[in-house]
Amino acid sequence: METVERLIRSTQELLWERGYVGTSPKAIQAAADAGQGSMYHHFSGKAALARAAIERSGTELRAAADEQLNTPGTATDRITRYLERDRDVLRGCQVGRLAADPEVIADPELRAPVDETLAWLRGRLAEVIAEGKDNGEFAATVDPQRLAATIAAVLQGGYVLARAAGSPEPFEQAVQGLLELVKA
Amino acid sequence: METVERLIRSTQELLWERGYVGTSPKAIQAAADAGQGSMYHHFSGKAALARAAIERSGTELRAAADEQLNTPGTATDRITRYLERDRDVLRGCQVGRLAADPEVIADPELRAPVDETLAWLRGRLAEVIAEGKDNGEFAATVDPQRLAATIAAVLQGGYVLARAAGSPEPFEQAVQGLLELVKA
DNA sequence: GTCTATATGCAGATAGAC
DNA sequence: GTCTATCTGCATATAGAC
Repeated sequence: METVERLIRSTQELLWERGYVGTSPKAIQAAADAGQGSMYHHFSGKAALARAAIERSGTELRAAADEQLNTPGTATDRITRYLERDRDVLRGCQVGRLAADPEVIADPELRAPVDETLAWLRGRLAEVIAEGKDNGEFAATVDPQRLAATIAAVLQGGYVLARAAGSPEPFEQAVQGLLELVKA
Repeated sequence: METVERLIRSTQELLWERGYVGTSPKAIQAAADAGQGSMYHHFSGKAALARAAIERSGTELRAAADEQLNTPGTATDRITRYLERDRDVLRGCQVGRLAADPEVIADPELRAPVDETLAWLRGRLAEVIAEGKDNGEFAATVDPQRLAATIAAVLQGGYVLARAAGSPEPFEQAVQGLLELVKA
């Protein structure tokens, strides 16, 4: 694999695990098996490399969500598939995780790809919900935007509860609790 | 205020904003207006001080939740009051925030108070939901543990979405979306 | 493109004086 | 209890050789 690619992927991994504040250029270089000079040749610094890595993670998140949301079946089926898909729960969400990082939130260049990715997710879920409403799956009173935010929040919050507990169980409970409400 | 107290409160603030990885002893000392020697006289190091600060934050979270959950009214009323209470949404949850920190999660001494606090919250919500079931407010099929996890996840995830968006709006949408489901 | 040298300051303490 | 001195190593680069 090429150096730039190794740098981006290593940065993605480190940001996922340790956040921006907890990730050093030195750690990135070691993980990517790249020298100091090499890293600074390809990127102006830690922030520029992080930006590239976060954008990549956003692209990956969208593709992964579409894998379940763009399937045949009712809206409820597709949302259920999305919620119940295999996840490494204790790792959390590689994009949502960055919302906890003060330097990501403070830097518009770093926050933008996080914002855009999660906004896209809510929008995509809202589209699926709206389709379900059109088919009479959901009550006419259901607000797609709100329900989409609730679904995305259950996932992001489920990760928080699971990591705190050291077990995927609270994540799974939260998802099943949501599905019981949605299907009731 | 006494030195120990200032150290604990300053550490709470810094952990809330920057996490454990992003908080240095030096920053704590500056915020607490305490010297190096003073801090190391009262605490064996950063981890011990963080432990005390996280326990304090856990106590505060419980008290704040009970303020709404231990009120008169139906279970739904009390949960609604809890969900809708005034929050500094963009700051997030001082306890849940730590679930993102790799060193908190890796150290049993630091993870324990985070785990216990969020487990307590889920348990307390489950009690309220069980009371609501007994009064016929919720369907007999509702599982209190699961619904409690869903509610806690919506809050924690709502913070994530709001911080990413730079606006409280997704948090509020997620909460209202949940309440619409619960009250339907 | 990649490497090594160099630089300032912070991280996270320990030691001993006052 | 608090202060200052001291220590090792990392953070985050920049400069210039190869």
